[in-house]
Amino acid sequence: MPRLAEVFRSHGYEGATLALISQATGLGKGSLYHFFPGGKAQMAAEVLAGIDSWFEVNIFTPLRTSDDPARAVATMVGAVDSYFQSGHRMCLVGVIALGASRDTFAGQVQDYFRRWNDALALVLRRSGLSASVARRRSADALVTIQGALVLARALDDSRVFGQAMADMTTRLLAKPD
Amino acid sequence: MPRLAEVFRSHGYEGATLALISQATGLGKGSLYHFFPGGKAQMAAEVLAGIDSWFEVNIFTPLRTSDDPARAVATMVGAVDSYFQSGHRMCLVGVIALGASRDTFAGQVQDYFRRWNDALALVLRRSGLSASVARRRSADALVTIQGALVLARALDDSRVFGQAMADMTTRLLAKPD
DNA sequence: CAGAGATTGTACCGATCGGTACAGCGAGTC
DNA sequence: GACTCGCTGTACCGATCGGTACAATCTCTG
Repeated sequence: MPRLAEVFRSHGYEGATLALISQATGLGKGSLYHFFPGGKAQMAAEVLAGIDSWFEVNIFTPLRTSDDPARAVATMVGAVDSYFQSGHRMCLVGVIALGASRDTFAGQVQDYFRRWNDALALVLRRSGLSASVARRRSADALVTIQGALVLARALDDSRVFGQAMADMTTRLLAKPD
Repeated sequence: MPRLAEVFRSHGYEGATLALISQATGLGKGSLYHFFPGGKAQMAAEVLAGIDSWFEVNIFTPLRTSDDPARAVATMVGAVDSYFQSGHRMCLVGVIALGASRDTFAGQVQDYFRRWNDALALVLRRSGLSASVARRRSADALVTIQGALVLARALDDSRVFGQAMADMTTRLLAKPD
């Protein structure tokens, strides 16, 4: 499964051919279609679901249940930085959102970002921010993460990612303006 | 050419099949390969070059030659908003940066963002910012634009893009911290 | 050890991929 | 009207696409 995810991550949905998948996982087509009768679409859907549940456990839930906003944000940033390997690893959800396969997985993609956004806004509200400011800042954080991944990869410079994460943290924790 | 660009934009490099290109442009394969003997790669390269020169004329040069930073930033934001149709249109350069075809066009992609970054940092320095702050803010702006495009598309909500552009403008023009 | 069910490799399917070859077409030139 | 030459449609190429069929093989239970 992790191998499968990595293929989609680095080749996109249309670029991830069954030959590549077969090679990366070490499984023949027979096995692949035994476990995923729905073919490529099902593989991608399950990978997305796996990512979703990783984020649910490691990011969303900690945000929702935290009683210390500053600490919660710091934890999130740490988890994000390690998950995306400081900008070297792509966000599959973002990659799919940009591709032609977006429509097929629109629901899952939307759900993922929406839940992240809600969880982050919740913890920001708890820090004393108004609902509108909290939502604005949480959306800004997601924008920054996705943009930092794009730009770091485009410029082939992971310092861009690190700097963006630092700036984002400052902005998230700034006192209400 | 604009039709060609739109095919790559909405399907990505690998997703843009010759059949789609032929249909979108109304040209048969014969004509396509007459104008682009290098095939798909040449088409994409020329589309990228076209985008690059559009940004050079409409964004980069105005930034470099402006003597009023606030006005220059406002003009850039306006041009960006109209070019990306308030978040409904994708950034082909970003799309390619994320795809498997990244390596093929790495030079062009890198050049595009680097020149944008340099031009924006220049105008920020002119507004009185130190070199390091100017570069940090300009990179932040590019991150925000790319991220806003990703998130707006993922959430299918162009308000995300508008809000991000507004926040970004404020940040770019804020007094030195 | 026998039998059942899960798992696998391999051959194969029609469709489509990017790309080539080439015969024709029309608009100019002499 | 013959000739060229830039352009176009079409037929075709081998390779690969996602997917199927199925026999062979494992593995586990009794």
